[in-house]
Amino acid sequence: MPTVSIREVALQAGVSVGTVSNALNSPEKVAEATLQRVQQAIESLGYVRNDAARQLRAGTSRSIGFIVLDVANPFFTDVARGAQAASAEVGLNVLLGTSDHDPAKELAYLDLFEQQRVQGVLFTPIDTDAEGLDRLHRRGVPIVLVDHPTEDPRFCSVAVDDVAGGEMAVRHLLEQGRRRIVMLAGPPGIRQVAQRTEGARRAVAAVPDARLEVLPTPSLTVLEGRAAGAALADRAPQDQPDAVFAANDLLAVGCLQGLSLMGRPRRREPVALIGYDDIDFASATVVPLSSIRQPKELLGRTAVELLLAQVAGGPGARAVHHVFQPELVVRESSTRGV
Amino acid sequence: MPTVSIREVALQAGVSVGTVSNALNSPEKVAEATLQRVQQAIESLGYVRNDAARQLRAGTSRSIGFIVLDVANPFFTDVARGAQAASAEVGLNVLLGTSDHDPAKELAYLDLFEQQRVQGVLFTPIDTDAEGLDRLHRRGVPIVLVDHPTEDPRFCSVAVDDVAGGEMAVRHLLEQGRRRIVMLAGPPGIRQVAQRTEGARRAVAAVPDARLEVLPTPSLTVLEGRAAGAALADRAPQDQPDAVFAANDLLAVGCLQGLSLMGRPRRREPVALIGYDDIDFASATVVPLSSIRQPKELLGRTAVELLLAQVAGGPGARAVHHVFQPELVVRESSTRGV
DNA sequence: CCCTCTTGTTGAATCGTTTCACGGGTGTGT
DNA sequence: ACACACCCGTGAAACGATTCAACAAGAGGG
Repeated sequence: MPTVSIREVALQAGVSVGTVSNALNSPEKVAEATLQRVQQAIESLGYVRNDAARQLRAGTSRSIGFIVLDVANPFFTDVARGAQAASAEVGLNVLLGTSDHDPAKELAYLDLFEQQRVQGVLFTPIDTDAEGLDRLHRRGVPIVLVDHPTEDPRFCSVAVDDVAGGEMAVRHLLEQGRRRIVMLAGPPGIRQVAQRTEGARRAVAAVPDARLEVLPTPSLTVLEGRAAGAALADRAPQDQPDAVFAANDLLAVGCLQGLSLMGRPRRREPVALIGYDDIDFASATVVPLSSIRQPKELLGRTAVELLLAQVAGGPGARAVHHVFQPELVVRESSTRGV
Repeated sequence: MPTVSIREVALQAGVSVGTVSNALNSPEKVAEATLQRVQQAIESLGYVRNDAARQLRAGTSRSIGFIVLDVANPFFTDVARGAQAASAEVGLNVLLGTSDHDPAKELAYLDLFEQQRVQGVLFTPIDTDAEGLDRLHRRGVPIVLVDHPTEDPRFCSVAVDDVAGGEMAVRHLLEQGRRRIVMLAGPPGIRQVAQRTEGARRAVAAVPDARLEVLPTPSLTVLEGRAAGAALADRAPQDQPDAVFAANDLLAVGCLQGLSLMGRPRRREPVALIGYDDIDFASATVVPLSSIRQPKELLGRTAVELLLAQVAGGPGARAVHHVFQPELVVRESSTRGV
């Protein structure tokens, strides 16, 4: 209860405050005997460092901010986990905020982070031209854009090549001998979705007799996928696809359910199915789901590393843009079909 | 770049630092004209408050800490969301930490929170007798235990009645006419699981010809549930249960898959299935899953409210223990069966 | 004209830590 | 004995905001 500061510790140990501080921060500068007395005083008084005072003195905090689009999305949770692990290794901690696609919340978190004097900000922006981005940059706060490819020379960025991922997914379906492919594409406004679609188109263009039908859905949820799957299963036999590429795993899981629940009696052949993201649940579905894996934790790690490089390099450091390649994970849904 | 403090603002506006501070914190004490000059100076210099300095002066921060067992578990994510929302309403923000069932990480976060001088801590402890708990309490830090029922007069707590939930689930199965019930019980060491099992026993005891078989599983995951479901389906007909109560929804989802994937040919009647938690995914399975819903966000909200009451009431405040009642959610898995 | 009240503003003290220039010892080499 | 380097430890000056006693300037009442 009685607020115990470094001053009380010094008094108790019979040394000056400077020495206590040294004992804590550079023990090698303090004689062994003194060190022990200080340690003991700390123990007996139950002293706890005051972080606010350290920060005030240091001018900067020991944390970084991270704003994601949606904490409920397992993709972002995993990226955050990677960032958290990498930060912990160098003694930083991560303040996690979620914008929920709301520019106001995005700004509110940026404000908070500025007031906390974070070392830097990891940021999955809603729009590239967020006004908050400019502001932070003018103030010289290091920034790394996450899952947001850009050529902007002002910011570093880390992202995964979604065009390549889309192409990879559809090429795999084509290699299974499939030719009539449907893509469940989600909302066209989302950048990631648009790029995956573009990749799918490229893959199909390389095979003369292949056809791609792009089917937008209102959202990227299990329920939408299920409705879409049921609708596909309900089609006349000659209109049915022989393969489906879903823009993310939630859609794919739903589609799998829709196809097998309502469609079985009318279907003549199994449909090859592949999703995107390789969330944990993908391997646990009734028919294990093929998917495109993104290096989620690595993304978070790398983002932190780039941020630290910027902190170290000062404002003169060049922006680095890191694009990772996704990876095909083949399970039964695309080979045996569903 | 040039660090701009309240001092520069004062200079630019031609007033004293005290006045700038007043303009920010108690605008009503400052003349309109002065206010405007200060505002303008702030704008033109791009001044941002330094939170560390405020905290140092105030002696406490504007945040609370929250340690959960596992951020990857949707249950805790939802509780955290509720806490975050409630905190935001009173201008607090939540520092979220995850112990991952590791006492060392738990302690590390408690240390961090202490150094940050948080207003209080929401805490889902691994053990009740965590040493960190004692320490915090001795220092007078307000604490609310979350999802951890206790009679301990030192701490407030919020929880959901797991005995009632278990009883509710099994009573529902009995009301469907089922009599040979299996409980997939997860690891017996987990308190929540033990209490749900206890509830199940009570429900069965009330019906003379009903039988309960408790089947522990090594963990509460989809994969374990699947294995268990497959094993059940493989049993000889006379040994098969006519209903299954899974200790959480992940187990239930797996069990559903195990039963329908491998068991169909040998089974003579559908099995009624019910889970626990009512995670988002429950309504989206092939056969929609009946479950026991916990008021997750409300739990988080209430925890924050109790914490604030403690902060306001000082150390003399009495500990309050809040136990919520769970709610039965009936879907097809328990009526039509799987 | 004096006194009191109100309204705005000031300047200094304070929070707890880190840092750094300085100094008293002790030992070493010459 | 002298110079030199080390090793430990000291004490005061920041860091940036808040708070509070004190005060200046009018306004109004008597």
